[in-house]
Amino acid sequence: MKSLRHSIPEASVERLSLYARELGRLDRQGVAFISSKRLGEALGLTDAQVRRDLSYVGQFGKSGRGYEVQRLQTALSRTLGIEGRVWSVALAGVGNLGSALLAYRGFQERGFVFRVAVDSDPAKVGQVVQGVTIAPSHQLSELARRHQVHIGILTVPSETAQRVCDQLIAGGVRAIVNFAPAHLDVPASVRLRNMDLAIELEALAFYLGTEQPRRRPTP
Amino acid sequence: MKSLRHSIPEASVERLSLYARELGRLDRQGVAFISSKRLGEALGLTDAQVRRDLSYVGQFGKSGRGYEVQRLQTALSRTLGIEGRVWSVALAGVGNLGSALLAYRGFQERGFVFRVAVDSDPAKVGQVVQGVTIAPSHQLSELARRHQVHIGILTVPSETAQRVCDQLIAGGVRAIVNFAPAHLDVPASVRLRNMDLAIELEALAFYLGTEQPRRRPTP
DNA sequence: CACTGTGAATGCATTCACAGCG
DNA sequence: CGCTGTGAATGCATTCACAGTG
Repeated sequence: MKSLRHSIPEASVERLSLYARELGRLDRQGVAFISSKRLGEALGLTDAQVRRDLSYVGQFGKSGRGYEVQRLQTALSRTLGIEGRVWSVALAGVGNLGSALLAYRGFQERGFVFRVAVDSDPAKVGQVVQGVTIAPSHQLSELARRHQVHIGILTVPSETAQRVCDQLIAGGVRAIVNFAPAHLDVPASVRLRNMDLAIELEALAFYLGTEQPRRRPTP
Repeated sequence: MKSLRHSIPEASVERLSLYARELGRLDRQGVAFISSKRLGEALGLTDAQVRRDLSYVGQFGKSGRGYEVQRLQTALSRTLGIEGRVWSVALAGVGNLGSALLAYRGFQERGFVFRVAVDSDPAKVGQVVQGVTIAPSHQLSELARRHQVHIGILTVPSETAQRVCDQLIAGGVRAIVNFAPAHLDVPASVRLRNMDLAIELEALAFYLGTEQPRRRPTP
């Protein structure tokens, strides 16, 4: 199990999460068995890829019938670490984006609970947003440690992102999602994921190519 | 140039955007030349990777000195299609997340301008957010066509995501960013990128492993 | 029969390592 | 020198294709 955990390719890990979600839907619809082909069709993947990914988790398929939905879902949740367990999350930066994340119900449903929120704006400190009291930024590492925060989410300006990130790490946080458009330096023991919409847009712009360009109005 | 465009590996395209941003910073700091080694250090990449990526754009380095910051930045912006040009963006779903994206200044700075916003809530229709008037959802494809929207951003609930996506495509949009936790079916001519925070969190949970788990309180 | 699970083959992306250049 | 640009080598991820199974 432990050795298995680290042998799953990174790309597959992300898809395991997709499978788990889709299996939840199927289960709610009363579907008991699903083939790799149909599961793949629902998610835009090939049947071969589905089988390969699922093979990392174990052997849950039945020849000629497919995968038992509930059983596979349980196995995936366990592998992903979201089964019967709560992950504590800290949010740094309660601006527009941070507030939107706090308000999103989907996370709690999957076992991710905001326990800490901080902001550098004194006017925001003390406010209660979605049941979480906003604390001042300088308390971040202490609060992270006290609440045993597992995951930190950064929605702060680029200029302060590295500093805030360091505080999370000082508070024992070993997994971070960064929304700031900046590169963060973290030790190898810390897992970092960047969500950068500007980069997504620019990648799309690249593929759109040079068609139908309109001049930017000169200021 | 055209043939070059489609021969750049997808993974490199995303990094080109990183390079462009970092070069902007360096330029503002008055740096005139930068080596692949130092550029890589600033972004958490190896020098070899930086050189390989930049080689897809052209030969802009000078032996023994590195890359001329301004010249390289211009070349990258041109390649990415963000030079002297505006890309029209439509937002579908003006909830918490959608509002946060509308309010974010970073996009406009890089040439992405929201020209259309729609929401299915009649109470929101007519409101002006960040200078954009919210229109009713059923007008999406018509508005997308009229404003020649290039990129659509979906911040709607999963259940309606496919329908709204289809309307964007019907309106001529060929690039879409999807924030809904759902798989979207699009024709091969449409470029789709998914931003799914729940999946990021679950991937992190996987890597955090089984240490320090706390039981979810039974309801 | 309809399916899985997986070796083997392929296709990408990254890294190595070095010739070549100012 | 110090650095780029790039063939060649390596390392991952995906896809093929089929033996094996209930």
